Amino acid sequence: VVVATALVNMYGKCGDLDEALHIFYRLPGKNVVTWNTMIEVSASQGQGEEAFHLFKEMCVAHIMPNKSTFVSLLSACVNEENLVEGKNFHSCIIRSGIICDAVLDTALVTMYGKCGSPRDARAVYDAMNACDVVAWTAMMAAYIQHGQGNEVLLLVHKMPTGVLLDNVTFVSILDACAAEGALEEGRLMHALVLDSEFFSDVVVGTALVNMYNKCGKLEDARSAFDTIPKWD
RNA sequence: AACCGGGGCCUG
Repeated sequence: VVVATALVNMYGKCGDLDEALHIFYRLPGKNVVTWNTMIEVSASQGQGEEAFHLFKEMCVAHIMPNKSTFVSLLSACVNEENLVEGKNFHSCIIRSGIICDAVLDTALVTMYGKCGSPRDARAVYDAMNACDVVAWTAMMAAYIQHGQGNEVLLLVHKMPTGVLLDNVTFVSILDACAAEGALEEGRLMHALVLDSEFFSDVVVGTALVNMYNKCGKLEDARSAFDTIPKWD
């Protein structure tokens, strides 16, 4: 079963879903990891409906889904922009008694954000026990997608304590600052960038240049541009 | 021992 599951994963990730399904359906004794793998590769290949269908079959087979199962299903909801299924899986999670961790909660935040319900995303986010940089970034991304730049800037001042910002977070916030013309928060981020290991990151640097340009600070944009070494 | 979460530009 372990080897067959690895095969399903390999064929699925390589884009041959038919071969993955062929092995999957002929395999006796499938366990929860086997089902998760098939669901995940279906979702990652853009076959969300297949993933939803597999989940129903999984339930019929009395295999109990776990956190990984739902993370994959939620990403399928994101691809399909299917809020109805997303809410359905959310209630499945609650009913199943699974204790959410940061990974699952972040998948929920992302799903609600991408499926058009930043309000629900925020409710999940606020209820999180262990909020980390990734969840925080996902929450801001939800607001950014819906043009709620003000909410992003409010969140910037409520960053989780004791965490280091990463390059993904810097770019997200700087883009929001650019869209909002929020020079104050932009300069704050610039200071944090200079203190971080990303001070010479080309992607972060691009976001800084863009932010200063959108804020009308062309000289600052130019000096940020000139600060980045090995510009290509 | 096999499966799982966030961003800009480009490929679009």
